[in-house]
Amino acid sequence: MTENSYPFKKIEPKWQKFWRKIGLFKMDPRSPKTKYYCLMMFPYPSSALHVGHGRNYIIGDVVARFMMMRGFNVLTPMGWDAFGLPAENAAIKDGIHPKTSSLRNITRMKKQLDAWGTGYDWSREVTSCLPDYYKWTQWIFLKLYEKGLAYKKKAAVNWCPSCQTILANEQVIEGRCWRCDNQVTEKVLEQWFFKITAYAQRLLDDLSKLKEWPQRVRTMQQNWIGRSEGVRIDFPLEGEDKALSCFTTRVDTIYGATYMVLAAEHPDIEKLIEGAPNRDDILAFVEKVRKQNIASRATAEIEKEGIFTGRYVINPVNNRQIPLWIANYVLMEYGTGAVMAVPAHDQRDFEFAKKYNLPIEVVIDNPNEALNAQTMRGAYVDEGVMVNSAQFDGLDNRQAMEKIADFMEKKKIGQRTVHYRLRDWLISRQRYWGAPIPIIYCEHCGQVPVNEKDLPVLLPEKVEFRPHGESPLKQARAFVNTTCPKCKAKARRETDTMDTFVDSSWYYLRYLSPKDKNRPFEREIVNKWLPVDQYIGGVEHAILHLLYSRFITKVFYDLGLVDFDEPFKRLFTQGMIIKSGAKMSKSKGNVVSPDELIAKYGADTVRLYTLFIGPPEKDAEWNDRGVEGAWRFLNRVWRLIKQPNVAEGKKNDWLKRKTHLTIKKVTEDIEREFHFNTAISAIMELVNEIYKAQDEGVDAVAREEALEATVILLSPFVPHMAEEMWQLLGKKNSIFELPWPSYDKEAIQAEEVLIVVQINGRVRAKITVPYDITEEDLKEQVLHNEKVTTWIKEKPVKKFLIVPRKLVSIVL
RNA sequence: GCGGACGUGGCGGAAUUGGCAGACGCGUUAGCCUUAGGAGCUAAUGGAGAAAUCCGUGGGGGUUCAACUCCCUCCGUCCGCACCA
Repeated sequence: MTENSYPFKKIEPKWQKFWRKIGLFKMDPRSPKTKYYCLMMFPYPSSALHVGHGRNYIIGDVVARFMMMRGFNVLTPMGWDAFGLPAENAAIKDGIHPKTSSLRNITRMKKQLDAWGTGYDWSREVTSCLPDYYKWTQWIFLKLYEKGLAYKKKAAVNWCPSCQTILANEQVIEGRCWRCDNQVTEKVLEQWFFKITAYAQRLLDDLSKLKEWPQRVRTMQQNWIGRSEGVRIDFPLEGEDKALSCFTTRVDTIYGATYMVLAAEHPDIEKLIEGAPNRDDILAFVEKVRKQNIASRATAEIEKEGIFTGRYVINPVNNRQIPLWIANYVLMEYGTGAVMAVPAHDQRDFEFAKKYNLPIEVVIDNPNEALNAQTMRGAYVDEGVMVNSAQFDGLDNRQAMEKIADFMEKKKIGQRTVHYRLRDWLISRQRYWGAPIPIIYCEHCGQVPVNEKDLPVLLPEKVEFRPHGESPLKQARAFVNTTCPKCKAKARRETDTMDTFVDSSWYYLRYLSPKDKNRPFEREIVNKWLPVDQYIGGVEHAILHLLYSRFITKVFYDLGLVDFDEPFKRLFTQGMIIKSGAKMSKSKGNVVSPDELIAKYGADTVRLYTLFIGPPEKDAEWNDRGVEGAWRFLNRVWRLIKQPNVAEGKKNDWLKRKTHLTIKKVTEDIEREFHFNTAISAIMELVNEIYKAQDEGVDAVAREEALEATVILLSPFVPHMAEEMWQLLGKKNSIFELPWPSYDKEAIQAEEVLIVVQINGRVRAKITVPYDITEEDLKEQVLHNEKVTTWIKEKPVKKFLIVPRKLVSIVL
């Protein structure tokens, strides 16, 4: 760094202060401009931000500044997803109260955000762990409770022994805890749920409205909801006036059902095996399978095992008696926990049938090669022709599926149904650092919701929060002991807290009236500002947070609280920043902190490099050398401003053209796909051209225009430097109050164009011709071109093709 | 197993509708400037070749005057879901 290099240390704080002073990011509710809500996923206040986080905020800041210049009334708020385990774990380890550490981290992170030059309307800051926020999280719980969408039930749940808490299905990844990566086990407990399954179909259908979401995220949500259409069939029990119902998506294979299987958790098992001679063996087997808990079932492909119950059921379409088994490969959570097994046409059933010598019967034949049940080595799961299926024989199995379903519905032995993979959202957490669930248990009245006027249910501050499998709040007597809101008798409070995803499912609404004491948000204001125009965050929230937010929004819509039923119109998921081949994390020790980088090169350099590193939706490897490149470029631009144009020279139409081409390219790159990397490279090209033009001598007007364009086009990326240079160019006011430039179409059209000449598909010559040359003249020129004639020689021209202003293709 | 994305120099990555492959940057090499350079400037930089030219976008095949781009097929990488009936 020499004395001539770009003095960011003086410049950056100056402009940060200036933006605060003029309230650049403070949204004016009375502005007549069109609204633009630019939202970034609010961060968890961990100890410090790294450059990976920065990518999110920098992208958002570029969008906000760009949209401002495009004439929108931009809202970019910021807040803190401040409840959650890490703060509590730190408290257990270091003895610092989660509130203290969270608020301290918030202060630190706010400084980091400022240092990056990212601007927010801080007057709208929300912090989810503060009572004026979680009061309304609790209020939302009450609304869902009123609507019957929040309920309590005993359930086998995912239990993380290390975090000592329950996890939602969404938080179990391959049988492991999403947070600490330990094996999850099963535990039966009374838990609170939100009935998200009631919205499964709408959450699925409305994905089609989200055209501006990444396809990947929509597919992930679709798979997660997991709708499947099929038929529910009742199989009467032999010797009893009862039936077992099962669900199948392959009703066309019903004639090939040679046995039925139950999940070990099936509630009817005890009754079914009453009096069976090997009852104890069966129970022992059931017990064994149950112990193969969620975790091991998910991680390891375990050997299929089963046991015969001694009972039989009747296949209702052909009255055939088939044996009833219990097996470890049937899941209670999906369908009815009972499956009609068709070994010939289902791989799992096939393997099981082979192992236990159960009959295999082909009912769909391969049209190309006849199947043989004795010799087949796997199930045939493709399309085919119906055989051994009574009146349905000969049909195409697709058609048969419909015909059989019709037949069963008519005969009342089965019914078309839809099943979802989505489970209800388990929101209870046996931890301290979360919003208390506003429920009171009274000896007389039972489960009673807290009155709205008594909210918030304050989280007590003095609590022993070392975990012991129960909510730490259970120890806080003053908290637990209360009176019943209905009968005033002695009562006790619910001691579980809510999943932090409840907090984050509605924060984007609170930004519109963060200080409102009377309601969570104001109807008219949120209707005006929502849906969010641009949401930016990590793809890791593709399912959890985004699905929950969509659900809560739909609930609000049904409650008449809002007029929109999707919260986020456009979603952008930025890629991770990788260092040494891995995601940055403190434990891996590969964290790149922005603090030293900003101190060494300034925020603009770090911003520029972060944006230039690659397409923002893709993961990118951080390279310290690349930062130097960004620094060099900024200095190159800086020198351009500081040094006068020495050799004032001739008119330069090329520079003017390049200027306008760059305006076009940068504008489209930002607007279209957020391709900041190519936008920046286009500006680099323009800067290179300015230098070249200066060397060759350029007129002051073209140079000035190019320079101004460079500064404006750079402004969303390197705002501090842009402001400073704008001032040096003798302009008043903030550059961000300026309208984004539009390009001059005429200037882009060149006087002369380069025409590529291909002969038999190879480039053989390049010639320059007037922009508006006629086709005849062009042909004339091409055929008389020296290079072209040497290639053509005496051969006849078979084809002569012209792509206007681009190329000529000749076939010999 | 199912679903999706992708495969381009030493590296990150460019390439509107098929139309000059490798923009821009990093790195490397040579030179200039400088007391010095981890600053700046100039030039070179996919491979082979003295050159004309030829070969090059994971492999093979196809469509086309023309293919990184479209079609078929194989291989590989990444991601999501996964005993879902």
